[in-house]
Amino acid sequence: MLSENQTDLFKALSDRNRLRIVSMLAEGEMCACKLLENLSVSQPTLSHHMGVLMRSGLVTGRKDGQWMHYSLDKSQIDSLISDFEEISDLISRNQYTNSEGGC
Amino acid sequence: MLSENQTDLFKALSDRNRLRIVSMLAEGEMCACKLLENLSVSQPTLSHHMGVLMRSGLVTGRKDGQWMHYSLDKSQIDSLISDFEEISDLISRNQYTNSEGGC
DNA sequence: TAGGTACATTTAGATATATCTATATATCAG
DNA sequence: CTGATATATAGATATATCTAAATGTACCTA
Repeated sequence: MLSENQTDLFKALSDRNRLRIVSMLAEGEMCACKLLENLSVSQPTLSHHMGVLMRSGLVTGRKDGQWMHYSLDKSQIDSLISDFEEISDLISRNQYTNSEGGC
Repeated sequence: MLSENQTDLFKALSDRNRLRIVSMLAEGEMCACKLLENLSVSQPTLSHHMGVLMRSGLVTGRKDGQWMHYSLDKSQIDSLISDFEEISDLISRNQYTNSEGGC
């Protein structure tokens, strides 16, 4: 089930540029310079966004010399899927327990 | 795949109180007054949050006399699950296509 | 060591968001 | 119609967020 300490994860996903970054990283590990090429933001802005994504746990970074390589953490994605599946199942089970006629 | 116009959906989920609301609504339809009982916010604040959740498409509202009944839209949840599953599959497929040794 | 490249951090400004109080609207009960 | 209740809207304020310019840091090459 979703818990309140997952807000950072959703905050990380609630930005246009970060969603594009996640989509790019889904294709495989990518260095900051490549990401920067495909976004219309400055380098410090990208660095800020990568910080948000890493602190959320969704993305991990690997330093290789002067380059930073980023990739998605699959376990985080899978954990999200489980949480939403649980909610979906709950909805199915409770969809007729509405509160007709008063409160 | 995740697209940029889903930021509103994740924004809706990136608040502590709204996550609690979603968890409550997973148990079934619930009126604003019940939600209010289980949150430590004022009534106008709840109304604001429900507006955010409804505009995101995650929650639908049904007016019944003077009461508003809210429920989760299962199709939105299931759509989210599909999107994340697609990403998870992409990660599995691309997990060894890292960019070792330079950029 | 010196200069260049890749990335992070700091700082500041603009915009967005969460929250409250006060008020408005709608519905119900009598 | 009147008063009470449930919810929404408006306005104000404090906090958070996005962004870029300037600067700092680490690493590479010569």
